[in-house]
Amino acid sequence: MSDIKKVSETAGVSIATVSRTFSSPDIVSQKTRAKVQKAAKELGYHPNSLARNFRVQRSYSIIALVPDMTNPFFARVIGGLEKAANNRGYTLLLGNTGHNIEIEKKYANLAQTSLVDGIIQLSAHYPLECEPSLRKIPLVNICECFNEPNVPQVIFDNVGGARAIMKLLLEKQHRNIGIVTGPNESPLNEERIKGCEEALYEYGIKLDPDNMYTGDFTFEEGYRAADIFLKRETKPTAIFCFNDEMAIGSMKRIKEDGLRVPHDMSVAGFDDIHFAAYSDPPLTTVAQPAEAFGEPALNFLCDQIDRTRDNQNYNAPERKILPYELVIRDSVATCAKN
Amino acid sequence: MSDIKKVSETAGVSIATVSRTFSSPDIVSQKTRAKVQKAAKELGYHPNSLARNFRVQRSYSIIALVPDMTNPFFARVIGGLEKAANNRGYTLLLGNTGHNIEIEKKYANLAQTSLVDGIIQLSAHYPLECEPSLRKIPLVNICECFNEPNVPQVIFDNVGGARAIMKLLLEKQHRNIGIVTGPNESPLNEERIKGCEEALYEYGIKLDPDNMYTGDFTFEEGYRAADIFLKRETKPTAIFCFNDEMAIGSMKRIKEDGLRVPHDMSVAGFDDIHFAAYSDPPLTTVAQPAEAFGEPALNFLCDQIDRTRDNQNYNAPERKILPYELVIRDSVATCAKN
DNA sequence: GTGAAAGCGCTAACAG
DNA sequence: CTGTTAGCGCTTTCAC
Repeated sequence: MSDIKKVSETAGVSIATVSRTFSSPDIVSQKTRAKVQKAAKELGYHPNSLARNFRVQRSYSIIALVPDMTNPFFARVIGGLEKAANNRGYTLLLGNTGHNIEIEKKYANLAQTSLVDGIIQLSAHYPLECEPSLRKIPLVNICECFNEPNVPQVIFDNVGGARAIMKLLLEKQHRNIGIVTGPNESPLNEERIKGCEEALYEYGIKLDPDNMYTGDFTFEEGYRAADIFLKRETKPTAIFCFNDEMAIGSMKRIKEDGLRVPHDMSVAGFDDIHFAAYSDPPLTTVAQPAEAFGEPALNFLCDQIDRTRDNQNYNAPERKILPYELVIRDSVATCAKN
Repeated sequence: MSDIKKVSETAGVSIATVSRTFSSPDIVSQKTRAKVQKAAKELGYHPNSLARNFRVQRSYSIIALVPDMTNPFFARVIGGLEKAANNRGYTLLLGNTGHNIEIEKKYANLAQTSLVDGIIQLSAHYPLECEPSLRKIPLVNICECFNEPNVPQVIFDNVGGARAIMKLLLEKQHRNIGIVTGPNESPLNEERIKGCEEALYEYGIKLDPDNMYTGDFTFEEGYRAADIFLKRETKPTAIFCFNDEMAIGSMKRIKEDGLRVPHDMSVAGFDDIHFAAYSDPPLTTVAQPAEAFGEPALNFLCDQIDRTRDNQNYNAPERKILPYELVIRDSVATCAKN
């Protein structure tokens, strides 16, 4: 690997000029630029990013802390983040935390060693060791959010999405609806429950805790939830699961009893994973614009990075809410009981 | 951010000692180490990785070039890579190429600017600009492999896996088996076809090109393949798809004709994605140990990185073949025609 | 538009 | 076991 010095010598210019032709070509004269480029090509020179990043004290990398990359929804979010990052000249690092706080901390600390310029957290969990109020490290929270003043969020309209699909079920005459939620702790979960409540309220119904099952977003838990609902004396006529995997798990269990979806029991999901169109029957669900998290997340993050470098104060927290979209397929029908 | 100098001053030692207590604590006396750690803590000091990486001329990062992160199989592979990388002190960067050669090239070139120490390529495609024979950049090829002497591979036993599942179908009396392959170019595809041939050969049958459909590993193409097979005068009694998504797409189409899987038509897949257990019926398939690619891939890569740094020659290419596992579920039955 | 020179924070000889 | 010192490759003032 030849270095900047060798290039400057064979091009007959100073190293400063070589540096400029690579980092800000426009301030170098046409003629000089050509000379340098020729020399660089001959020598197979590529600027050393390690040196550059060190010199300017920034890595041009950011890290996404993702609880489970294997989850197809997160996979799509990551795709969107990566694209947005690249558009801004950043490289995206991936921190697969597996819901493990120690691992998450380890990744988050890359920021303290300057290895990354900022962090995008995809869980409802403040990832840094330092006090939130003393935070210097650019951080934005997306998807599942904790509530910390001062860290920007981009979230999905969980309330709206849940309300919409719940209303769909209600319009189809369902009155006894089983709800399979995610783990209790998460705000996301509370928001979706709130959406359910709002829809039921419009129909003069109160949310019945007996009709709720706390799942964990896996196929298995969807299966188990349906199992429990099916054993009731008065079974629900519809099940709304807070994600598609659980909905698919539920359908599997329902069909095992010889019941048909949606004729005997309707099922609705949440997320619109690719697979939702290929389940049997195809799943009615609400689509989250997974890829759309990237752009606003990077806007927020880059803002912070720039402000931190300029030693400016960080202002009011920001928040962007992404719209939902109802995806009607074949897993929901009018209630047979009526 | 305080730097090493400030820590050395408040601890009353030289900067070299501070550096040592962080990079090789064992060669610093207990007492000194304690002093330094105390000072570091007080000052909130964290070693600057940018400086360190620059100094030692390595990034401790590697990049995985993945064609489509949204693909659940690749997601699992990435998980395995990340873990293996972390175990060796490397950070894994992700390059989502979307099958786009320009993007792939862009990512691969991060190695030339020293931003990554090595590359793991997940496609059957040599990613670098320089001649394969002149390559200096550590590179290993996994999953789908091109054949380039000199770059180590870790691949899955595609021949064995395809042969095994094909034999299962044959044992179940199927003689007219539709095969839905992946795109023609890939060696992976050729290997699976070879496996099919070998199994058929044992039964004295020759592979019939008319019974093959060239898909692209999407749900949609599986659906389309089944559509074509179903319109034949003599329909196949079983369909073997080269991945699970296509198998699930096929089942959807088959069921649309009122046929039952597996009673009227058997379907087999490949990969064992998580979803395969939750399709209807649950899919019989061959499992690839997706996470298991990580360890051997990193062994090969780290070897190369170390050798490159020691200016040693690179020796014979290496290759590791991962074993398959047959996963019997409910989508394959004995042929009804016999 | 270009060059000279300082220095980013750290590591690794080398000497003691 | 610890300190001194050179220097990694680049960017960025400051002159000219």
